[in-house]
Amino acid sequence: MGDAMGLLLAKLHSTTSALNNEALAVFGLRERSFSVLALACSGLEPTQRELADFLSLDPSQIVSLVDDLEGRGLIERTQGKRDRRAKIITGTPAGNELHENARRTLEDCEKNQLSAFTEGEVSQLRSLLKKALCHIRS
Amino acid sequence: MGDAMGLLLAKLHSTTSALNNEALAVFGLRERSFSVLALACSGLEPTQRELADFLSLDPSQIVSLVDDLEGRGLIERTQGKRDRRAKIITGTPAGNELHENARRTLEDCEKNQLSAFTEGEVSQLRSLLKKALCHIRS
DNA sequence: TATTGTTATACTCTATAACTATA
DNA sequence: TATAGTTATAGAGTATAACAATA
Repeated sequence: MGDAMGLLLAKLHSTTSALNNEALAVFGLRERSFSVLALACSGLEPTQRELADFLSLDPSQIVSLVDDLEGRGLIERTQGKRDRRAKIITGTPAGNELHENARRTLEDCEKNQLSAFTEGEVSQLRSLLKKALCHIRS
Repeated sequence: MGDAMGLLLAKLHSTTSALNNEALAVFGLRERSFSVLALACSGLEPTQRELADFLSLDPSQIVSLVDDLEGRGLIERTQGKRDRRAKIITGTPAGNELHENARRTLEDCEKNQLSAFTEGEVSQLRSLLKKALCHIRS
């Protein structure tokens, strides 16, 4: 079973991703838009370029995600101070409130998904995934 | 970082999946079509429904995958003996040969991706992913 | 020249509903 | 009535290329 790892990853990702999206649906969010909202509300004041880098998405994909959240009054684009090309993304009060609720719901959802694991196993899994990511990108 | 696990999974899946697809491109295959070809050449004589179940895909998605491979003379649809609705998918000689080459290439590709890990870590990761999958589906 | 955000396009993936032929 | 395969469609994800404003 040489292909087991890739297939396992694909299945697990699609299953957990569907559950996460389902949990976030009541907020009108999906994994992607939640991640953008989370970073906008993090206090890091990221530019769109930084969002793209952090989420491993193309800058062009960020545009529609930001458009949607901005249109709903959850985040704001403000012009960068040092670089007027850059647009800094920050959460509005409404955005921060929605994010906080969504974050709690998502946390419960993931806790539920991992309920068969001990704390040790969860951190083991997390560190293995991180290690894999770090190495593969290089 | 409550959402770290979902984000990690998404990134790792998209990264490894891209590498696998790249490696399979010389054979005109992708992860999906490779999996179908692999099962067709496994001797299990699966029906399309069984392919869908095993790969966690909708039966309608199997159709175009099978269409493509069949059109290239790599697999065959044959009518089920006991159930004439069912179509059994088997690899042709050309399909078996391509599969064997693709399998070796993919194996190297995945071995390369996991080269930072000890054998123990690999089997640990694999068993954690399996355990997660088993539990979440229920 | 290079970079940020944007627009546009195309292809893959995912999800659903409805149809046909068999059971 | 239920199931296997099929068709069709739409939405989400992914990958590129090109452009305007700014650096």
